[in-house]
Amino acid sequence: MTERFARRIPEPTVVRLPLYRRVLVELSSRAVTTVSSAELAAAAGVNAAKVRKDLSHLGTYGTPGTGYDVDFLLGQIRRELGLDSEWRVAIAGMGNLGHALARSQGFSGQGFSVVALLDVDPAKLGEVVAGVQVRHLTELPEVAAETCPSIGVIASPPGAAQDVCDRLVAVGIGAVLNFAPAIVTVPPHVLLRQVDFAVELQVLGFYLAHREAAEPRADMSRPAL
Amino acid sequence: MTERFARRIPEPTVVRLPLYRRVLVELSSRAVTTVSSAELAAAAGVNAAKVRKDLSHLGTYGTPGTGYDVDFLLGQIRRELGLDSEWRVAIAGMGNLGHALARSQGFSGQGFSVVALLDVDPAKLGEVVAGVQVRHLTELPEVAAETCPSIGVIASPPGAAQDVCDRLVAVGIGAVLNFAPAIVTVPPHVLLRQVDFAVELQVLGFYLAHREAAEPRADMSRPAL
DNA sequence: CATTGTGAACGCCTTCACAGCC
DNA sequence: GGCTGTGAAGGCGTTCACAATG
Repeated sequence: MTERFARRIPEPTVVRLPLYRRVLVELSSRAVTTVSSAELAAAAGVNAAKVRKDLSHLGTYGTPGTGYDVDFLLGQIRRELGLDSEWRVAIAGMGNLGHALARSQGFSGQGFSVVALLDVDPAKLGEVVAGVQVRHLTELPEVAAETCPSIGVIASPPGAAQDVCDRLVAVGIGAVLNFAPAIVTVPPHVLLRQVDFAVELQVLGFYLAHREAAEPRADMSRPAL
Repeated sequence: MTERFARRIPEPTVVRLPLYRRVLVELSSRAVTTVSSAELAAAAGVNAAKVRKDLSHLGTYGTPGTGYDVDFLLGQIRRELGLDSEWRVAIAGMGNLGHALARSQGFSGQGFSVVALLDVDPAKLGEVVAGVQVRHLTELPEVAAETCPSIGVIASPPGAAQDVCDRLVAVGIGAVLNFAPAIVTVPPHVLLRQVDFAVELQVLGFYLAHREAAEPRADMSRPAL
């Protein structure tokens, strides 16, 4: 029980915390005060043992015989996820995906705020989306100096992804979320996460093609979610 | 070596196959005829041992001392992913995200084709995106009868996600890809995969908040991708 | 008495390391 | 000599099952 070092939380657990958080927000809004691991598990689509083990990584917040206090647990998860501070997000690439992300409620509020939008298409420059004006990608140094984003989102065409990524890294971004169907690389100190629609579709294609051969479990959500 | 039963391929391997495929397509277009596991690994952002183990699940396709034949391997992966047949995709929800998906090259060609677009907004009905007309969600039974989609994509607001999902399942869809930030459930015989932007962002927030405490590896791509 | 927290068992993927082959 | 394929070892998350607890 050496708690001297910050307890490491397994990545699969980290990925499930936002799910629990969403369920708890919903419960809280319905004025539910208590949840058991079984209820939380059902709502989040996982099993109860996993919920308990996951939450035990955060601390001892449950009450035997009763369950977890919804609001208290919500606060702990929010704190653990670093959602007390507001992370500033810059989105590069304002095609349909960029627009969708900029307007997504997950990107504004809830601990995140979109502070910069970039593109290279003259037709899009100046447009205001979600209260933020689209600026030219080459102006990124100035835009970054003004808005200090800590997370950069790549929503550009695949061919431009690495260039966009390099520019984001150059202005000191700490984390990159890449939606372009291309593998981008970052220096070791920069966090990177990739989301690839085409991959998801191909994974479904694989299991569809093989489904009668050897029935996989129906729910194979989140290899990374 | 009982090969009587279709060799099961681990899900993490299935998720990486589309990555290898993308690299091979690129190599093939540059007329490269051979790759070693080390080269493929570098381009896909994984390590060489993993590449070899992954590919060994498909068969014995490499040549010691030389590597893998690019075009042959590409064909094998394509076949394994079920991309010989064209999977028909229906997209429900034609907001910015739906548009982005409909136009995405990953959703047209490459073994997939968008055959149906659904929405409930009168302003969007009739619009043609990527050569397909947007129809009302309530017409799904007729649309499905005409186009026989086997994959349904949910790009609707979260509140409508389960209803949309139920409608897709009701018309016999075999797999669902959910982009709405909501947990949807499907019958056991239907495949389900979830992609959640908000979760990805929150995971980055977690590691940003903890990064100096206990440096995680920089590349934490694809928990589920 | 319902429910948590957690050691222990389990299963599975990853990584290693090297024999075998071109 | 270079590189693949793969048993074996290792690491890690999941699941089990139950003692502890309000």
